[in-house]
Amino acid sequence: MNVMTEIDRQRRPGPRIEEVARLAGVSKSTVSRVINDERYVSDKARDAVHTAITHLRYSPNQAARSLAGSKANAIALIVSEQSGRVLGDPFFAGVLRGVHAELTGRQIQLLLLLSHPEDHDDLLAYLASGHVDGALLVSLHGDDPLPRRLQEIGLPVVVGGRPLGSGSVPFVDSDNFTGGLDAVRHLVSLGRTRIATVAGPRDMAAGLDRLSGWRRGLGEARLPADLVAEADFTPESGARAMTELLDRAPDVDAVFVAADIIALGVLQVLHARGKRVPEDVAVVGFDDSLLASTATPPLTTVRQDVEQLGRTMTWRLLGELAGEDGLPPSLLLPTSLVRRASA
Amino acid sequence: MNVMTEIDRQRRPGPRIEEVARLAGVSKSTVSRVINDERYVSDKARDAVHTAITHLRYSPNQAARSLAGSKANAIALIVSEQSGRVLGDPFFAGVLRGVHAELTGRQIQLLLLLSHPEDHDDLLAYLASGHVDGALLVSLHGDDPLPRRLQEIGLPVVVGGRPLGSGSVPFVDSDNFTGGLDAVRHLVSLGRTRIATVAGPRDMAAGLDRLSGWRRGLGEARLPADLVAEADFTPESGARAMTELLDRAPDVDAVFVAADIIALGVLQVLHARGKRVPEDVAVVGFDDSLLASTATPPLTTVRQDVEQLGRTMTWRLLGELAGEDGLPPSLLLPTSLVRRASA
DNA sequence: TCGTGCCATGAACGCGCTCTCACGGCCCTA
DNA sequence: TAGGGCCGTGAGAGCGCGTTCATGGCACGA
Repeated sequence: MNVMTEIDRQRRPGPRIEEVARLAGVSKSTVSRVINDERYVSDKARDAVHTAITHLRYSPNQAARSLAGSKANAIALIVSEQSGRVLGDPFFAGVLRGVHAELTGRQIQLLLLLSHPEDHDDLLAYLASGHVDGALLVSLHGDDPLPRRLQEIGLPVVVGGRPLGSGSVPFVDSDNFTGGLDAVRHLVSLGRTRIATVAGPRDMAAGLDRLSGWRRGLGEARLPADLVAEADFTPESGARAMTELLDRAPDVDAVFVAADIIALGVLQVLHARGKRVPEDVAVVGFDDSLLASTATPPLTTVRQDVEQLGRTMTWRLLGELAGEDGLPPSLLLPTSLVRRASA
Repeated sequence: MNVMTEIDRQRRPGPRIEEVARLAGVSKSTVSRVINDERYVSDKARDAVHTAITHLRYSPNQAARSLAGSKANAIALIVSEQSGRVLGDPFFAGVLRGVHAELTGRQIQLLLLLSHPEDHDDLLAYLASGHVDGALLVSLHGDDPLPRRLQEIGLPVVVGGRPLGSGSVPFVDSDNFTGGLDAVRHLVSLGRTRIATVAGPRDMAAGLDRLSGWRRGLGEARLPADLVAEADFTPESGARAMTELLDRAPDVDAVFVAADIIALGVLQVLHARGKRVPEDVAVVGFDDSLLASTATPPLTTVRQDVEQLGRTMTWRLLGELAGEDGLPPSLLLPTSLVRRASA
């Protein structure tokens, strides 16, 4: 009957593990062992398999590996954000680069998931059914329950940027406190005495920690820590904040700004008000993004290595997946002051 | 014998299609039909399955679907670049956002693949074995053979940005020619007569097409098209190019710059040389990135909608995957002039 | 009344791999 | 020489689905 069975539904091209085995003169099992770099394979067999693989340009089918091995061979990078704005953020780009760098060479896919908070349930259902082996989370706001809920479904998680919530989720962050502290110390060393800050949003640890560093620095120098204005990560809000500071304290002679992009607005207002930078008002930013070096004047800023942040997050997650122990629950990465013209 | 078989190796949690079927009182087949939205399912069965799915928080295993259905339910976004620099690029970020936006709601994963040209063989082997159903390519340089080779292995491809090579790969691009033309027309309407350009690299169509637009604009106005300098996408190279232009033609009164980020360097040099913008030299950029609005002075620029570019690429690819016909081989997206202070 | 379609459904096979299990060869010790 | 362990290997089950194929119910016309 089944005369026409030959034309079965289209299958993906490329060799199968079976053919590699045949060419190498071993069994599928041995090929699988070689691929997964397991013990108990003779050098001879290993070489034969490798040769066959390169010869046939064989690449194992991930879907089948995942299904049989009951692991996904993939991790998720989850961006928890209302708008898709984060994607344009150099911070995110750096993290992404770092994650990717750490992943190359291993056979692990990166799934990029954007999650609007109202879709968290869908996201959890998706992640709960084993599509990824672990998750990286960035750009958390306030006390987002997502990391905790991911932990509850048993998925290893590493958060980028200290989360504000209670609980104890492993995270990797830049040392924002010390960064802020160093910025102020630098301004103090310049002889400045009326040192203000434009702080970041209060619902993110980065903002709070940099603010704390600023406070600490002023405390060290026995200077008043009264000049605080707040901004989100836009030049416009930075302009508003600086305007407010100038109105409150016309004698301000330095500002520590929680992000380069905010500092852009600060510089605009300073320029408009006839204040020279750094002669009248010294400005220190944070991030050392591209914006810092191209601003007028080029911005002295606290450099954080976001690519390293991405790498470290990934390293920490993969370590946990590999069952390593002795992993640090959380990590703080050093920052450094980059001196340019503005302070 | 197999007394202890109960403790089988750890499986991912969550219900299986089997349990959904049982709860809904139907067979696995029917559940599968409902999930894949096929015909020949009674309303009653369909409702029962949907109820069971939400009740159990069922989410089908992608690996199993891919394996059984012999399609990956995933597409790749391939970034072909030496360094990982592209990731920080707002252009890339915008495309990524667009791709993602177009993908949400469908059950299609996005795999992000960075490919260094020397790894193209690995990449091809990987893609050839059915890990994705199609590929999106961005940031091609020169006559990269990658898109052709992908087509040869039968993988549907859409390129972002017109590729330079011969052959006919479907692509989506901004209308760079018209963008450049409009920029020059604007400068001409301002009464400028010595209109230079800082062109982009010659190994990318975006650079060439914008340059052609500039040439055309000058031809229309019967002005000489002799002032061309070249730069890559950095402020530094822009500064070098502008310096060269000023040396060659001190009377230059306008510059069309092929990218905002290049224009940053141009502005710096102009400022350093004591040229007022726009009074002495009018400047028009390209992209309308964040840099444009925060530059001093804010940059008049040609806006291209990169998010739309990403969306369109994805739409085109998914259309091909769905077997639709009448799809346009390639598409050009309109640009628009954004007037700010610099011209 | 009996066919003839079409619709709705379920049983069972197989996607390509990993993993368990069994087995045979080897070296060491008794 | 016999026994025991370790190394290297292959056979085969099964991961969770999609997909065919067979079957049975129903409305319709003859």
